[in-house]
Amino acid sequence: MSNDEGICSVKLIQIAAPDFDLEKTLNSGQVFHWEKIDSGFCGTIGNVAAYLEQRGDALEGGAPATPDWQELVPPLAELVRHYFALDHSLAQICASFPDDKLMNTAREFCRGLRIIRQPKWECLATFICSPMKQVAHIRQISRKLRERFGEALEVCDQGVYTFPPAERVAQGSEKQLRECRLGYRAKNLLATARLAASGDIDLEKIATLSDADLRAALCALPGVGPKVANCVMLFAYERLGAFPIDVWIERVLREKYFARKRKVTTKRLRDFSANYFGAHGGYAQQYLFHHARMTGRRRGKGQAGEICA
DNA sequence: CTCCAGGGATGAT
DNA sequence: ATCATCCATGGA
Repeated sequence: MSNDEGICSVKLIQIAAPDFDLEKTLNSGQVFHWEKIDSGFCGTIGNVAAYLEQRGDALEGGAPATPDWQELVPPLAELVRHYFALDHSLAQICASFPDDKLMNTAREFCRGLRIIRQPKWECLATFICSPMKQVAHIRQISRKLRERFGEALEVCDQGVYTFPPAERVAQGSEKQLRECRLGYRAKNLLATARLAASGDIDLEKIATLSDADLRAALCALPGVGPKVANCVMLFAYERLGAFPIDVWIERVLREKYFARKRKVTTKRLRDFSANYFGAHGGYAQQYLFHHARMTGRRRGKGQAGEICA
Protein backbone atom coordinates (compact mmCIF):
# COMPACT_ATOMS: atom_id res chain seq x y z
CA MET A 1 0.00 0.00 0.00
CA SER A 2 1.45 3.32 -1.03
CA ASN A 3 0.32 6.81 -0.20
CA ASP A 4 2.37 8.66 -2.74
CA GLU A 5 -0.03 10.43 -4.99
CA GLY A 6 0.78 10.61 -8.66
CA ILE A 7 -2.03 11.64 -10.93
CA CYS A 8 -4.44 9.63 -8.86
CA SER A 9 -5.71 11.14 -5.63
CA VAL A 10 -7.26 7.97 -4.24
CA LYS A 11 -5.29 5.56 -2.13
CA LEU A 12 -3.81 2.78 -4.24
CA ILE A 13 -3.55 -0.80 -3.12
CA GLN A 14 -1.27 -3.51 -4.48
CA ILE A 15 -2.75 -6.64 -6.00
CA ALA A 16 -0.55 -9.54 -7.01
CA ALA A 17 -1.22 -10.35 -10.67
CA PRO A 18 1.35 -12.77 -12.07
CA ASP A 19 1.00 -13.90 -15.66
CA PHE A 20 -1.31 -11.02 -16.50
CA ASP A 21 -1.25 -8.21 -19.06
CA LEU A 22 -3.78 -5.48 -18.26
CA GLU A 23 -3.41 -3.54 -21.50
CA LYS A 24 -3.74 -6.59 -23.76
CA THR A 25 -6.73 -7.82 -21.78
CA LEU A 26 -8.60 -4.51 -21.93
CA ASN A 27 -7.81 -3.84 -25.60
CA SER A 28 -8.56 -7.28 -27.00
CA GLY A 29 -12.16 -6.57 -28.00
CA GLN A 30 -13.88 -8.41 -25.15
CA VAL A 31 -14.72 -5.34 -23.03
CA PHE A 32 -15.27 -1.82 -24.35
CA HIS A 33 -15.52 0.81 -21.65
CA TRP A 34 -12.05 1.07 -20.06
CA GLU A 35 -10.24 4.28 -20.93
CA LYS A 36 -6.51 4.87 -20.88
CA ILE A 37 -5.50 7.55 -18.38
CA ASP A 38 -1.80 8.38 -18.18
CA SER A 39 -0.22 5.05 -17.28
CA GLY A 40 -3.38 3.21 -16.25
CA PHE A 41 -7.05 2.64 -17.03
CA CYS A 42 -10.28 4.05 -15.61
CA GLY A 43 -13.54 2.15 -15.72
CA THR A 44 -16.10 0.29 -13.71
CA ILE A 45 -16.27 -3.21 -12.26
CA GLY A 46 -19.97 -3.72 -11.85
CA ASN A 47 -21.09 -0.56 -10.09
CA VAL A 48 -17.69 0.27 -8.62
CA ALA A 49 -15.50 2.89 -10.27
CA ALA A 50 -11.88 1.82 -10.42
CA TYR A 51 -8.45 2.93 -11.56
CA LEU A 52 -5.94 0.24 -12.45
CA GLU A 53 -2.31 0.38 -13.41
CA GLN A 54 0.13 -2.42 -14.06
CA ARG A 55 3.49 -2.47 -12.33
CA GLY A 56 5.31 -5.57 -13.38
CA ASP A 57 3.75 -8.58 -11.71
CA ALA A 58 1.31 -6.48 -9.71
CA LEU A 59 -1.63 -4.19 -10.23
CA GLU A 60 -2.06 -0.94 -8.41
CA GLY A 61 -5.75 -0.34 -7.95
CA GLY A 62 -7.78 2.51 -6.55
CA ALA A 63 -11.45 3.12 -5.94
CA PRO A 64 -13.22 6.16 -4.48
CA ALA A 65 -13.20 6.02 -0.69
CA THR A 66 -16.86 6.54 0.03
CA PRO A 67 -17.68 6.25 3.74
CA ASP A 68 -19.69 3.06 3.54
CA TRP A 69 -17.94 1.58 0.56
CA GLN A 70 -16.28 -1.24 2.47
CA GLU A 71 -19.62 -2.35 3.84
CA LEU A 72 -21.33 -2.46 0.47
CA VAL A 73 -18.99 -4.41 -1.74
CA PRO A 74 -16.17 -6.89 -1.43
CA PRO A 75 -12.71 -5.39 -1.00
CA LEU A 76 -11.32 -3.96 -4.21
CA ALA A 77 -8.60 -6.58 -4.43
CA GLU A 78 -11.14 -9.36 -4.33
CA LEU A 79 -13.27 -7.61 -6.94
CA VAL A 80 -10.28 -7.22 -9.25
CA ARG A 81 -9.13 -10.81 -8.84
CA HIS A 82 -12.54 -12.13 -9.74
CA TYR A 83 -13.21 -9.68 -12.62
CA PHE A 84 -9.89 -10.29 -14.32
CA ALA A 85 -10.02 -14.03 -13.62
CA LEU A 86 -6.63 -14.01 -11.94
CA ASP A 87 -7.51 -17.48 -10.65
CA HIS A 88 -7.40 -18.95 -14.17
CA SER A 89 -4.34 -21.13 -14.62
CA LEU A 90 -3.08 -19.44 -17.74
CA ALA A 91 -0.17 -21.86 -18.13
CA GLN A 92 -2.53 -24.80 -18.09
CA ILE A 93 -4.97 -23.13 -20.46
CA CYS A 94 -2.26 -22.20 -22.96
CA ALA A 95 -0.82 -25.70 -22.76
CA SER A 96 -4.16 -27.05 -23.97
CA PHE A 97 -3.97 -25.11 -27.23
CA PRO A 98 -3.14 -27.03 -30.40
CA ASP A 99 0.53 -27.04 -31.35
CA ASP A 100 0.63 -25.34 -34.73
CA LYS A 101 2.60 -22.44 -36.18
CA LEU A 102 -0.08 -19.76 -35.95
CA MET A 103 -1.37 -20.82 -32.54
CA ASN A 104 2.15 -20.79 -31.12
CA THR A 105 2.73 -17.31 -32.53
CA ALA A 106 -0.57 -16.02 -31.13
CA ARG A 107 0.09 -17.63 -27.75
CA GLU A 108 3.40 -15.84 -27.49
CA PHE A 109 1.98 -12.56 -28.82
CA CYS A 110 -0.90 -12.58 -26.31
CA ARG A 111 1.03 -13.62 -23.22
CA GLY A 112 -0.89 -12.45 -20.15
CA LEU A 113 -4.19 -11.88 -21.94
CA ARG A 114 -7.07 -13.20 -19.86
CA ILE A 115 -10.75 -13.82 -20.56
CA ILE A 116 -12.43 -11.71 -17.90
CA ARG A 117 -15.71 -12.24 -16.01
CA GLN A 118 -18.09 -9.54 -17.12
CA PRO A 119 -21.48 -8.78 -15.61
CA LYS A 120 -24.03 -10.76 -17.62
CA TRP A 121 -26.45 -8.02 -18.65
CA GLU A 122 -23.65 -5.55 -19.38
CA CYS A 123 -21.93 -8.07 -21.63
CA LEU A 124 -25.12 -9.20 -23.38
CA ALA A 125 -26.30 -5.65 -24.02
CA THR A 126 -22.93 -4.52 -25.31
CA PHE A 127 -22.64 -7.39 -27.77
CA ILE A 128 -26.19 -6.82 -29.01
CA CYS A 129 -24.76 -3.47 -30.10
CA SER A 130 -21.78 -5.08 -31.83
CA PRO A 131 -22.98 -6.63 -35.12
CA MET A 132 -21.29 -5.02 -38.15
CA LYS A 133 -19.47 -2.53 -35.95
CA GLN A 134 -15.78 -1.92 -35.48
CA VAL A 135 -14.35 -2.20 -31.98
CA ALA A 136 -13.80 1.58 -31.87
CA HIS A 137 -17.45 2.18 -32.62
CA ILE A 138 -18.69 -0.35 -30.07
CA ARG A 139 -16.67 1.59 -27.52
CA GLN A 140 -18.43 4.78 -28.59
CA ILE A 141 -21.88 3.17 -28.30
CA SER A 142 -21.02 1.76 -24.88
CA ARG A 143 -19.92 5.21 -23.72
CA LYS A 144 -23.08 6.90 -24.95
CA LEU A 145 -25.33 4.31 -23.32
CA ARG A 146 -23.50 4.80 -20.04
CA GLU A 147 -23.54 8.58 -20.26
CA ARG A 148 -27.25 8.72 -21.00
CA PHE A 149 -28.62 5.92 -18.84
CA GLY A 150 -25.90 5.03 -16.34
CA GLU A 151 -24.83 6.47 -13.02
CA ALA A 152 -22.06 9.05 -12.97
CA LEU A 153 -19.10 8.23 -10.74
CA GLU A 154 -15.63 9.62 -10.39
CA VAL A 155 -12.23 8.12 -9.79
CA CYS A 156 -8.87 9.87 -10.09
CA ASP A 157 -10.58 13.06 -11.26
CA GLN A 158 -11.98 11.09 -14.13
CA GLY A 159 -15.69 10.73 -14.73
CA VAL A 160 -16.87 7.18 -15.35
CA TYR A 161 -20.38 5.80 -15.73
CA THR A 162 -21.90 2.52 -14.64
CA PHE A 163 -23.61 0.40 -17.28
CA PRO A 164 -27.37 0.92 -16.92
CA PRO A 165 -29.36 -2.09 -15.66
CA ALA A 166 -31.90 -3.71 -17.98
CA GLU A 167 -34.69 -2.04 -16.03
CA ARG A 168 -33.26 1.37 -16.87
CA VAL A 169 -32.71 0.63 -20.56
CA ALA A 170 -36.22 -0.84 -20.75
CA GLN A 171 -37.63 2.52 -19.66
CA GLY A 172 -35.96 4.26 -22.57
CA SER A 173 -37.41 4.66 -26.04
CA GLU A 174 -36.08 3.32 -29.32
CA LYS A 175 -35.50 6.91 -30.34
CA GLN A 176 -33.30 7.53 -27.29
CA LEU A 177 -31.31 4.40 -28.05
CA ARG A 178 -30.86 5.45 -31.67
CA GLU A 179 -29.47 8.70 -30.35
CA CYS A 180 -26.72 6.54 -28.82
CA ARG A 181 -25.82 5.59 -32.41
CA LEU A 182 -27.16 2.06 -32.25
CA GLY A 183 -28.85 2.29 -35.62
CA TYR A 184 -31.05 -0.70 -36.39
CA ARG A 185 -29.73 -2.46 -33.26
CA ALA A 186 -31.79 -0.14 -31.04
CA LYS A 187 -34.96 -2.16 -31.48
CA ASN A 188 -33.18 -5.37 -30.47
CA LEU A 189 -31.54 -3.90 -27.38
CA LEU A 190 -34.83 -2.42 -26.22
CA ALA A 191 -36.73 -5.68 -26.76
CA THR A 192 -34.12 -7.74 -24.92
CA ALA A 193 -33.94 -5.20 -22.10
CA ARG A 194 -37.69 -5.50 -21.64
CA LEU A 195 -37.47 -9.29 -21.52
CA ALA A 196 -34.73 -9.12 -18.90
CA ALA A 197 -36.48 -6.42 -16.89
CA SER A 198 -39.79 -8.27 -16.84
CA GLY A 199 -38.21 -11.51 -15.76
CA ASP A 200 -39.26 -13.35 -18.92
CA ILE A 201 -35.58 -14.17 -19.23
CA ASP A 202 -33.48 -14.60 -16.06
CA LEU A 203 -29.83 -14.07 -16.99
CA GLU A 204 -28.64 -15.47 -13.66
CA LYS A 205 -30.82 -18.55 -13.70
CA ILE A 206 -29.77 -19.71 -17.17
CA ALA A 207 -26.17 -19.89 -15.92
CA THR A 208 -26.97 -23.42 -14.72
CA LEU A 209 -27.85 -24.66 -18.20
CA SER A 210 -25.62 -26.84 -20.38
CA ASP A 211 -23.65 -25.10 -23.11
CA ALA A 212 -26.16 -26.10 -25.78
CA ASP A 213 -29.17 -25.05 -23.73
CA LEU A 214 -27.56 -21.79 -22.66
CA ARG A 215 -26.73 -20.99 -26.29
CA ALA A 216 -30.32 -21.73 -27.30
CA ALA A 217 -31.69 -19.54 -24.50
CA LEU A 218 -29.46 -16.64 -25.54
CA CYS A 219 -30.23 -17.06 -29.26
CA ALA A 220 -33.93 -16.75 -28.42
CA LEU A 221 -33.32 -13.11 -27.48
CA PRO A 222 -33.80 -10.35 -30.07
CA GLY A 223 -30.50 -9.36 -31.65
CA VAL A 224 -28.70 -12.47 -30.43
CA GLY A 225 -27.46 -15.04 -32.95
CA PRO A 226 -24.74 -17.69 -32.73
CA LYS A 227 -21.84 -15.25 -32.73
CA VAL A 228 -23.16 -12.89 -30.06
CA ALA A 229 -24.34 -15.85 -27.97
CA ASN A 230 -20.87 -17.36 -28.04
CA CYS A 231 -19.30 -14.05 -27.01
CA VAL A 232 -21.66 -13.73 -24.07
CA MET A 233 -21.08 -17.35 -23.07
CA LEU A 234 -17.32 -16.82 -23.20
CA PHE A 235 -17.09 -13.39 -21.59
CA ALA A 236 -19.91 -13.56 -19.03
CA TYR A 237 -20.80 -17.21 -18.39
CA GLU A 238 -17.32 -18.69 -18.03
CA ARG A 239 -17.88 -21.08 -20.95
CA LEU A 240 -14.24 -21.14 -22.02
CA GLY A 241 -14.97 -23.55 -24.85
CA ALA A 242 -17.36 -21.19 -26.63
CA PHE A 243 -15.81 -20.18 -29.95
CA PRO A 244 -17.24 -16.99 -31.52
CA ILE A 245 -16.62 -16.80 -35.27
CA ASP A 246 -16.55 -13.21 -36.52
CA VAL A 247 -15.14 -11.88 -39.79
CA TRP A 248 -11.57 -11.85 -38.41
CA ILE A 249 -11.66 -15.39 -37.09
CA GLU A 250 -13.42 -16.67 -40.19
CA ARG A 251 -10.66 -15.11 -42.29
CA VAL A 252 -8.02 -16.74 -40.10
CA LEU A 253 -9.71 -20.13 -40.32
CA ARG A 254 -10.18 -20.00 -44.08
CA GLU A 255 -6.72 -18.65 -44.87
CA LYS A 256 -4.65 -20.56 -42.33
CA TYR A 257 -6.56 -23.74 -41.55
CA PHE A 258 -8.45 -24.32 -44.78
CA ALA A 259 -6.04 -22.80 -47.26
CA ARG A 260 -6.74 -23.65 -50.89
CA LYS A 261 -10.01 -25.40 -50.17
CA ARG A 262 -13.24 -24.28 -51.68
CA LYS A 263 -16.76 -24.84 -50.54
CA VAL A 264 -15.92 -24.58 -46.86
CA THR A 265 -19.30 -24.10 -45.25
CA THR A 266 -19.81 -22.20 -42.04
CA LYS A 267 -20.96 -25.43 -40.46
CA ARG A 268 -17.65 -27.04 -41.37
CA LEU A 269 -15.79 -24.13 -39.78
CA ARG A 270 -17.89 -24.43 -36.64
CA ASP A 271 -17.36 -28.19 -36.33
CA PHE A 272 -13.62 -27.84 -36.90
CA SER A 273 -13.30 -25.06 -34.33
CA ALA A 274 -15.20 -26.97 -31.68
CA ASN A 275 -12.96 -30.01 -32.03
CA TYR A 276 -9.54 -28.72 -32.98
CA PHE A 277 -8.92 -25.98 -30.40
CA GLY A 278 -9.74 -28.06 -27.34
CA ALA A 279 -11.55 -27.52 -24.06
CA HIS A 280 -10.45 -23.90 -23.81
CA GLY A 281 -11.15 -23.10 -27.44
CA GLY A 282 -12.63 -19.73 -26.53
CA TYR A 283 -9.30 -18.68 -25.10
CA ALA A 284 -7.51 -19.87 -28.23
CA GLN A 285 -10.04 -17.96 -30.32
CA GLN A 286 -9.41 -14.76 -28.36
CA TYR A 287 -5.66 -15.10 -28.83
CA LEU A 288 -6.08 -15.66 -32.58
CA PHE A 289 -8.50 -12.73 -32.80
CA HIS A 290 -6.28 -10.27 -30.97
CA HIS A 291 -3.17 -11.36 -32.84
CA ALA A 292 -4.92 -11.08 -36.21
CA ARG A 293 -6.36 -7.68 -35.43
CA MET A 294 -3.08 -6.27 -34.15
CA THR A 295 -0.82 -7.66 -36.84
CA GLY A 296 -3.19 -8.30 -39.72
CA ARG A 297 -4.18 -4.89 -41.03
CA ARG A 298 -3.95 -6.37 -44.50
CA ARG A 299 -6.26 -8.86 -46.07
CA GLY A 300 -3.20 -10.73 -47.29
CA LYS A 301 -4.27 -13.65 -49.44
CA GLY A 302 -2.71 -16.99 -48.72
CA GLN A 303 0.49 -15.76 -47.18
CA ALA A 304 3.01 -18.35 -46.08
CA GLY A 305 2.26 -20.35 -42.98
CA GLU A 306 -0.80 -22.31 -43.92
CA ILE A 307 -1.69 -25.12 -41.66
CA CYS A 308 -4.45 -27.06 -43.40
CA ALA A 309 -6.83 -29.44 -41.73
C1' DC B 1 -14.92 9.18 -52.39
C1' DT B 2 -15.34 3.83 -51.32
C1' DC B 3 -14.91 0.02 -48.29
C1' DC B 4 -15.78 -2.44 -44.21
C1' DA B 5 -16.90 -3.54 -39.46
C1' DG B 6 -16.41 -9.14 -33.19
C1' DG B 7 -23.98 -10.35 -37.65
C1' DG B 8 -28.91 -11.07 -37.26
C1' DA B 9 -33.69 -11.27 -39.05
C1' DT B 10 -36.34 -12.32 -42.72
C1' DG B 11 -38.04 -14.47 -46.75
C1' DA B 12 -37.09 -17.37 -50.86
C1' DT B 13 -35.18 -21.71 -52.52
C1' DA C 1 -31.18 -26.52 -43.77
C1' DT C 2 -28.75 -23.17 -46.81
C1' DC C 3 -28.71 -18.56 -49.45
C1' DA C 4 -29.65 -13.46 -50.63
C1' DT C 5 -30.80 -9.22 -49.04
C1' DC C 6 -31.40 -5.53 -45.99
C1' DC C 7 -30.30 -3.25 -42.08
C1' DA C 8 -27.40 2.33 -39.75
C1' DT C 9 -23.23 4.32 -38.76
C1' DG C 10 -18.60 6.12 -38.81
C1' DG C 11 -13.51 5.07 -39.01
C1' DA C 12 -9.96 4.13 -42.21
